[in-house]
Amino acid sequence: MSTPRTARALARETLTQEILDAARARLRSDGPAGLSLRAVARDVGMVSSAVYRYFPSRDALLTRLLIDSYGELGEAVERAETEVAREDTGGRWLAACRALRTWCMDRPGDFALLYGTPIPGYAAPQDTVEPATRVIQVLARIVGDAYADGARAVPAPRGGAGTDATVAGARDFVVEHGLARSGLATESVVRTLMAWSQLFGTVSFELFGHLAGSVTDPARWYDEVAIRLAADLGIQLRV
Amino acid sequence: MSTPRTARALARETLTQEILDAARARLRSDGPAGLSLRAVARDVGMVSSAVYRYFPSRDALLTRLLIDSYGELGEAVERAETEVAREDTGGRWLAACRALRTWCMDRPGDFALLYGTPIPGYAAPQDTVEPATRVIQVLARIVGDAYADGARAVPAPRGGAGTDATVAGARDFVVEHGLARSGLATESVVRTLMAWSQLFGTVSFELFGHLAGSVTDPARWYDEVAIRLAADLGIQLRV
DNA sequence: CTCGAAATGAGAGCGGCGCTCTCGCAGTGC
DNA sequence: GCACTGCGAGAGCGCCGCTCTCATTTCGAG
Repeated sequence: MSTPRTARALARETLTQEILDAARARLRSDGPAGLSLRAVARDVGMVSSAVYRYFPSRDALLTRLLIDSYGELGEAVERAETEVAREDTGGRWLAACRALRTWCMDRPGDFALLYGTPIPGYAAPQDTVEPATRVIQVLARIVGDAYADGARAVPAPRGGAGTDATVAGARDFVVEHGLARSGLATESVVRTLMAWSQLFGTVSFELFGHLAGSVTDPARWYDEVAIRLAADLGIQLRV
Repeated sequence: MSTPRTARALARETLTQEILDAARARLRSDGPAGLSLRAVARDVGMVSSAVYRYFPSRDALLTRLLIDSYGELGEAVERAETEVAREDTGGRWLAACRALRTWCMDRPGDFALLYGTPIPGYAAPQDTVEPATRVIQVLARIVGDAYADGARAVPAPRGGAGTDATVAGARDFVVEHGLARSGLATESVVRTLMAWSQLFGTVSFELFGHLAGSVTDPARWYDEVAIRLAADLGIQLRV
């Protein structure tokens, strides 16, 4: 990470990055399952065994890509959201949602890596957990800000079994990460989490072709989803 | 399919089924990406090249599994739904939703095949489209019946861009398949489609570990999702 | 019943995969 | 200057999907 002192350390850093870049290109073009360490090696002009000097296994390479992609997605969503005036929570919500979709559509390979079928025999190590939560953190912060401004989620319908205990972990998460300035009703936590999985489901369906034939304009459809979710959360959208 | 006349035809049918069974077992244990034709061949006591007499490629085998799995899932959801009294649309909705989750949790490999990352270089052929729609058909039929009984979806929030054109394909689908006895408001179509992707997103998050740490009781959480979706659709749940 | 055609299964082989091991070379620190 | 370590190349292991050849079996038309 810091400035390398020796020629060897410099070469190592450069080559590691080259491998990562080539791997990312392969990920984009072939998807996670098609990402072969040998092909990456060829791309950087190495023999396959040499790559093992830089990454102990294909899974390690995948993990690194995973973390980086989570970071990129999180940053993209965060950037889109912060470009909107802070008090316009509705605008922030919509911007964040749209940035999420745009990023995923532009990088289906990355999306598959992050949210698709886990690679068989591959368990995401612990250091991927924190980066993985960045998107939901952005969403939760917007909801938290809106809540502080008086936005209230639509109350749960009768018949629910009670969700307080179920989402205790999510509550803790919100508190620990300081995502809500002044508390946050359980109902808002619940609806935020549901909104997140709804957004994911919509993107996934579009990307994997499950909406083909039903929805003609996926961007508009997605917008409609985001707008309704905002309404459920009590977030005002400026018309 | 019909009664085979010759010993050879009988053997062919039997062996085809044996291969499919072995492949399904492999799919269940290793997931779609881990499904190897050679392993399947070993399981049925064949050499790998012999399997190619029955399936022209691994993809063809996968396609067959895909169609069968769609059918099984559709049937499971349908069966659960028809076991509830016809006029109890709320009970039918909840039963269908629960059957969906249960089936997916019991068969993560199948779920990954149906709704996970598409296998690189594999395009699902046309004959998979119809079986793929069975679940949404069941959901739409319940919503259609509820609509006929007077259930009305929660109106769209202000700010929507208008969804009529976007979901025209879905409307046609509902009409063609006779899923609604007496018309169906666009709003109900929209909310049904959104409910479907919400259910999928929730299942996917649970199965792929994206809810870990936030939700302690996934079954209860999923129920809560289903209940809220019913409320959005105006479907009454008997408490 | 016979005989050519078709179906079937085994085996070898091709290129590609992840990964390991060895070997020679070059940069490094003492 | 020298021992040590990092590095790239190459060979090789067992796996994969898939193709081709060849011997055997089964079938159906004459």
